[in-house]
Amino acid sequence: MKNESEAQHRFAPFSIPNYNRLMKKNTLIVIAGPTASGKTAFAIELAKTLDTVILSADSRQFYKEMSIGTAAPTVEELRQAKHYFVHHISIEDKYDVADYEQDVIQLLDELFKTHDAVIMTGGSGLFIDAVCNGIDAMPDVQPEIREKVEKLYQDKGLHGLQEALQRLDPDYYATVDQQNPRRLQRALEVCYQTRKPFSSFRSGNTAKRDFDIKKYALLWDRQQLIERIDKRVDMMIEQGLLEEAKALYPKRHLNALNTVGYKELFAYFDGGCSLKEAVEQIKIHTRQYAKRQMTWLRKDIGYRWIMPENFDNTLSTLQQGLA
RNA sequence: GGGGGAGUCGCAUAGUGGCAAUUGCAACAGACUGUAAAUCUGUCCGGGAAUCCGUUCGGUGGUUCGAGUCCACCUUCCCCCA
Repeated sequence: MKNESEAQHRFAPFSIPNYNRLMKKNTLIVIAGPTASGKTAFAIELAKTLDTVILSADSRQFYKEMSIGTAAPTVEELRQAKHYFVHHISIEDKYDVADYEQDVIQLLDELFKTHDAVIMTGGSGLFIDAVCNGIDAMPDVQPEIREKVEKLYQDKGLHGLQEALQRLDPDYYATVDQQNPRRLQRALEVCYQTRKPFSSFRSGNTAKRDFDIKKYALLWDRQQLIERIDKRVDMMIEQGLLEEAKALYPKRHLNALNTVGYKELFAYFDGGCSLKEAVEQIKIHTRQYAKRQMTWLRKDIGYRWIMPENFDNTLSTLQQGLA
């Protein structure tokens, strides 16, 4: 036993100055990274040796109707480790970050009773953030209110939204991205729903969680990542993405289907472009998505960045319960 | 061989005498507390934080105070007739 710990001390790559035994109790290990970085496989390997489970933080793998196009874990992968939040809802369901945060925290409470560590992996920055730092509680917005705000946007455009928000919540208006209709709309929805300014619900506080969080980001050199993305898109087509998209086509107006890999094929079905062009668009849009993910990761200094050549030893370090 | 059309900042596109030059895409950087694989912003000929400076619109000459825009020749490409 003594020897083993000495060996770990000597060989664990990050352990020299800050050696600590990590998996003492209640640690959430976050494995992030841009799309196609290899998160799924990494997380599964880790889950197997740690004998724990995986919580997906991928806002599109939630939907049971979307498998191929979201690169959701395969049946085989799902067999290798217990996954949560993969295909657990339908594209017809209403589900947002707040729902997710609540579900995850509740589940973690249970899981930590029997597991020292739980893995979370996925590429949705906001969702990971909500779990790690919390998100302010806000009342639900009724569908009629959302429609009302949407109508305001349709009728009066961005200006209409800007004017309304400036009137109802000048504080927030001063800090929002005033060019972004989505931001304006959301704030207005809450204002109309609650008759209070949106900003009155924003505490800016970071939630205190009763578990440790260790964050890792799997990163690739740009060119390599592009090649991986291109290859994976081709593979999705081979695996039948066309059929999957075709089946979903009638529901294409659902928000869940405003998603890379589907919307481009819908355009093709509509005769807007050739299949070849659609596939090329999917590749391009996926790269752009990966880029946005990188922006998210870069601004969070809590991440430990792992390059491909270090995937293996990081994995084994984690597998040994060190960090 | 004859006739017609066209070469603009990575690609595509606007511009017909005052333009460093339109728009779209791509690219790069960024924002983002409930639509987030969504949505939005900035940059995008070179130099500069910037007023600005320097070099541009296939090539070479020319006309003009001034040319991407007009003229001549050259060159490349496309279409039609042979």
